[in-house]
Amino acid sequence: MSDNSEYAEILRSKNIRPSSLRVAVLKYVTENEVHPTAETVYQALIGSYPSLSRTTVYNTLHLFSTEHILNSLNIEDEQVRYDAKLTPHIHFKCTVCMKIFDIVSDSVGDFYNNCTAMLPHDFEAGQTQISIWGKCPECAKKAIRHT
Amino acid sequence: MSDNSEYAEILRSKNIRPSSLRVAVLKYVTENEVHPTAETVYQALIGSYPSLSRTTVYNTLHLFSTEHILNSLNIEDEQVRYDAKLTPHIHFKCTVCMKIFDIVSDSVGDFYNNCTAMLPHDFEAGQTQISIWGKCPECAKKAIRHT
DNA sequence: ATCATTGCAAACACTTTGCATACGC
DNA sequence: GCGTATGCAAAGTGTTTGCAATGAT
Repeated sequence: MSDNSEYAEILRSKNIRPSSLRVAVLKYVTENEVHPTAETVYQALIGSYPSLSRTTVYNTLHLFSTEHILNSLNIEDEQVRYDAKLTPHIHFKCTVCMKIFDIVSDSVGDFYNNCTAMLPHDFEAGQTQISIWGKCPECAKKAIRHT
Repeated sequence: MSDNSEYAEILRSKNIRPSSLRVAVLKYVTENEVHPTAETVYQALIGSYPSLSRTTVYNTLHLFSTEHILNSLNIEDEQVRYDAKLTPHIHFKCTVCMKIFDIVSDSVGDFYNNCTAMLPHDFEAGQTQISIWGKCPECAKKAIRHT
């Protein structure tokens, strides 16, 4: 997934013209698994695209998420985060350092299925999000040191 | 849970003075399982408290959630919703009518445990939220009628 | 009288909108 | 040249903050 033409192809398949900027946005979100916010994307690309505006970043991310190229994450109160990983996984947000971690394991796929299976019949499940808040290993260690 | 004194007691146990307004806010969120937003609470109470301000509603809900009397929900992009049910359950948001449903089943508790068990060791789990988006039975039915 | 609670207005942060400009085919 | 992509400035929305007014004990 390091060749830009693959990103262009993804966009073309959704009838989105693969402008250089759009490819750059998709590439950044895909290759930097930091679940970036619009602002993070803006800061990352302003160097290469000096005329870049936040508006365009917002609009582009919005476009990608309505076209299911990216997922938007509701793990924060404030800002929306974007995630390029479309396969089932869990998000862990450290309440100390605020970093977001992907939790992936063999059983996560099954787990998601069990999850939607708990819905009463007649509910039509679409997307599922599992979020856990807590302390990441590093911040948990620090907490022990202090006390 | 229909007696206001029970709500007052909950507040007292957290060293929060149970003013009439605070009891009213807690009562409303608890007894109306609509997962209300701050605005919904404001609209519901402005009749009985004509001088009520949104500020106070925001501050009160914020106070309750930091004291773990209420949970705040990140199921929307825009507004924060509040939930008085503190036992494990899943939230289902209908993407058509936008209503939020509580999904409760005997297995949900176990499910939450399994969920945190998927975390690598050294991660300290706090709160977990499971959210499913899709169509509620009523809206799913309507969709079929149209097609 | 003192301290906590409430209210008002303004500030704030993030995001969206309207419209003008610039770019690609 | 035409149509889409981008950018700018302004508006919009939900929420928070500073401080004054009110209320309870």
